[in-house]
Amino acid sequence: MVTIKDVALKSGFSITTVSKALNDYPDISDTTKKKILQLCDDMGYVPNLSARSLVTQKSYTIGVIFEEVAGVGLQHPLFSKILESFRTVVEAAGYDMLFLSKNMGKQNGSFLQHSKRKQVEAVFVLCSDFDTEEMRDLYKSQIPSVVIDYGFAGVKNITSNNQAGVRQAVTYLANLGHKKIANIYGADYLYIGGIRKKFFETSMKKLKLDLPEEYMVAGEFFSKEDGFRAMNQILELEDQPTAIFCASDMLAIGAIQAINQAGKSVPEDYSIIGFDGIDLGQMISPRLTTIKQDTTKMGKMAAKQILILIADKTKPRIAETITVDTYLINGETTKVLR
Amino acid sequence: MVTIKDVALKSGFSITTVSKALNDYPDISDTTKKKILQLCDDMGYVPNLSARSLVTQKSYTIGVIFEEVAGVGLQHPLFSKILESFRTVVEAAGYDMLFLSKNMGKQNGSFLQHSKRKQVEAVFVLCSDFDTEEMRDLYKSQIPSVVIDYGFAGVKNITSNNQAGVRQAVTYLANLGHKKIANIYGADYLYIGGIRKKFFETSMKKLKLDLPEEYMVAGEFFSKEDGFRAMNQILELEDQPTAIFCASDMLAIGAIQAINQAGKSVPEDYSIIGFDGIDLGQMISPRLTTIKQDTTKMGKMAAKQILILIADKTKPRIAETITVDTYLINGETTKVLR
DNA sequence: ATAAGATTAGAAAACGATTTAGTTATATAG
DNA sequence: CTATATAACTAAATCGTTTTCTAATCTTAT
Repeated sequence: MVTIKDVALKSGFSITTVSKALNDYPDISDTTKKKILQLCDDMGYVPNLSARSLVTQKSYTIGVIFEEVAGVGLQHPLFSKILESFRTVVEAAGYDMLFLSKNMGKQNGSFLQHSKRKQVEAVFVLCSDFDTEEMRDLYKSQIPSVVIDYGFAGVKNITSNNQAGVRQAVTYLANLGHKKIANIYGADYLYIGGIRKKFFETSMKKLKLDLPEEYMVAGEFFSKEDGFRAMNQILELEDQPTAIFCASDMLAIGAIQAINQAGKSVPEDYSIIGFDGIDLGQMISPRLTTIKQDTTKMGKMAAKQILILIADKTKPRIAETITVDTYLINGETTKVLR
Repeated sequence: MVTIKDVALKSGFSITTVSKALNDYPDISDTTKKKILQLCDDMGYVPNLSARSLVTQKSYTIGVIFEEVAGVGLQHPLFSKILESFRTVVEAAGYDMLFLSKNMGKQNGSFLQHSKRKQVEAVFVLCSDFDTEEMRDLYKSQIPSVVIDYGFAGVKNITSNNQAGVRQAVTYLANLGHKKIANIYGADYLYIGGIRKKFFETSMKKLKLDLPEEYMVAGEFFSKEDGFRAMNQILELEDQPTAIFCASDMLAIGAIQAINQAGKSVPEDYSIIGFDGIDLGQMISPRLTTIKQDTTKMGKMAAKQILILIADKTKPRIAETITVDTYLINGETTKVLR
């Protein structure tokens, strides 16, 4: 490995001067600066970030926690989109993303320990179990963090405007003439599941639509299988709904499969509307009508916030929820009720 | 930040002793070891990896290059699965994954420079343009690397057994009675596109099936849109094939859409078989018949190889292609030709 | 001609760990 | 009772940078 010392020796200048040339200090003449930079290039010198980070306390690294209860990991259709968008912004600012794991070999430490050890400057959290003690330790720590979809105490978080989104969905169905609208909701003990469920109920109330208890069916993990199960439950009801709002696209896709399997069809027998706007929804037939989350914007906003937090280490951290607007994708799984 | 010095001071032992206690050196008595470890815990001491890495030359970090020409990035259905599987293995070994970007702020350096700067111990490459000069510089460098789907000079790479996979697909169609089989192939100037195309042709020859030139249609970027275009081209042929082998599932899905739009249907009018085995293929209806790549195994193998290369820094690097078997998913897009 | 101010360069002290080569003190062997 | 081995610990060098002072040289104004 070629170090700054090698460059210094060969150039005839001191280590200090070489370092200053590289970091664009004003007290180095242009000629020597040029000479040194050229030499660095020739010798293939690359500064050692570990050494630099040791003294500057800057690692140019942002930790990413990306874990799923269900073990979906990187394949999570929404999270991976948000992360991709996040990535482009932080990379442009010179940062890299480090995936933080829980198990650092034998020294099985927490995320916080791990973050400290690796000297990450901030942490971006994309996962479903963000309310564990370990996570809260991280939020409270010196290391700034930004979380997706977590509206609880003391964290800066980015989330879709779920209230407007859900209302949009319900209103859309109502405008098509639907009055009997059921809801397949996701785990209501999780933030996102809970609020979507709540907002569905309030939206129905606002529109003065009747909502029998049995129209609220749990879809647990937002998965296709859960949607399938939930829809089968609905299919057994005496008083059938004419439309179903699903708290995720996967739930909607599962529901549609259950409906097809029961010999009925979408949108003739049931209008279905999802939430998320994943690509898959537009590839199946009929194309899913859904409320799309603006993943690109969410990622960008998260990145912007993180970069601000990094820049202003002194500033007191304030909890804040930044919401991003959703929009409706007009698919083929809904139709006018006649 | 609490450092080893703080711990040493408080414990009454020297820095050396604390370090040795932490690193399980044999010349520290059990009692002091216990005392120190306890104190570290109490004080919330976390070793600084930058400092450690500076002297040990180990960063416990593996670089990941994950870039798409098409800008698909993290959402790539196959690559993200492979990476997820890769991740579980390297994390168990105490390694983290660092996403390497090209643009490190102003100092716009190459992947190699970036890897050196960040002290990564190895690089895992998952991308389509792996044959650039920049990449070749990386392969030649001191930093060990493992690549997915790149069978050219001097690199250790993991790839599906494309030969057997393609043969499996063609044989399957032939066994169903199909003789007129077309191929929608992906960019043949890319490794993976090239070999799948070649293997299709040899498989046809082996089965003594006639292969008119116009049955070979380019699908460029393996995308749905390309499949759609290619199939429309096929639909205009005088002499229609009865089955089509698509070099990717996305191509197959696009082809099916073109067929449907033309008022024909799958598998009644055409049998379609894909390649990849992405989840999407099993969610559409009819379920796609396809050759599945064993992404889990590919990720695991890649991780294993990388860990070996890291451990044996001295050993001369040898180029090697490790193939992973594919298997057929029996879907609903193929049927017996009568 | 000289004092003051600008430029330019370098010595040396950090940063937070690991590791080598001792240094004690104690136990064991001859 | 000496000689030697063993156990437990530590001082200091080192890793590759940045940064703070200090020093030397060169301008410029008086």
